[in-house]
Amino acid sequence: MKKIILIYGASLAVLVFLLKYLEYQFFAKDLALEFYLAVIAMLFTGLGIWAGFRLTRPKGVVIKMSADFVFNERELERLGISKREHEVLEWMAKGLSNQEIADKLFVSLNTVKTHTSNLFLKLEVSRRTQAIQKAKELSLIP
Amino acid sequence: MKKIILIYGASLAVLVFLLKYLEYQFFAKDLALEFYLAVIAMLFTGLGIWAGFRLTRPKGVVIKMSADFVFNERELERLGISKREHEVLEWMAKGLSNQEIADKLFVSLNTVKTHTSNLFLKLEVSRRTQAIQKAKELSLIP
DNA sequence: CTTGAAATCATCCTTTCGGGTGAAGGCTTT
DNA sequence: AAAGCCTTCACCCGAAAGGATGATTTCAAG
Repeated sequence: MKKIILIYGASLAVLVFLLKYLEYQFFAKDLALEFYLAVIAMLFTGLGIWAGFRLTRPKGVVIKMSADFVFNERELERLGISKREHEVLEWMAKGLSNQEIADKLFVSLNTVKTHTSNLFLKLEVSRRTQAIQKAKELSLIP
Repeated sequence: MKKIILIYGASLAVLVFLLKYLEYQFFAKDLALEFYLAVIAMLFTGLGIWAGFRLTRPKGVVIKMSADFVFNERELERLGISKREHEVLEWMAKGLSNQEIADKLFVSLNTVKTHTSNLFLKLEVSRRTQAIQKAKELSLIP
């Protein structure tokens, strides 16, 4: 923010200087008024465009609550992912550990590990973070 | 786009008309040159701001391929996440292991581990999958 | 009834993660 | 100069994850 103010201040200073110089030229060398005006107009138009550019840049806080998720059943079938595996995948994507998923689904840790292993094979990945990524790309999960 | 051009053209026409009127007043009523200049400057600054606004906010007609992700710098600052940590976060979200990230950034595995640990503290999570999730919610990463 | 897929659980072993702690060098601010 | 943050790296330890393999049960389809 400080930077912007500095740049703006500097620009203004330069502009004022230019204007004064042009004003001098105007009276000294009898330049056409139109030329003088054109230069001023262009300069301030440029300044305005720049200012508008800065002003319209939101710089943050855009929260999107898109709920437009269409479940891709074809991909599921194509990859041969079973219902249970898909369930595990969903919990995995929510950041749960294998143990926590096991507790959620009332099965043993080993079972979840088996499911995750199979998932990794079917999704052709080797880590859960990659699995989540790929699953989202394929619209297997929201 | 045609609309914008039309409006811009119309505005220019009006401005020119105004200028000519002012020019007449200038010579006829002996207004101060400074006043004349100030009016011109303000007008064109306003025009520029409007143009900049239009240019940066196409509002529709532009085909945007990339996802509408607006980087949330405020959250980053609020959470006190450094540039390097954010960088690690990005690679983490792409499914890379700590070792792979270390290779990408040309630092040691230990360094990456330090960054991830700090990230987990700052994001108030305990697993990388959760960190990725939270970072996405906060628009820290696409 | 047999076959096969799905779901369940297990064991063994290796790699990766996560947590804790410490520390050195660089850069900025006070 | 001193304080503070960032970045870098190190070591240790336990927990979690991943890979390989095998086994049992259930259930639907051939």
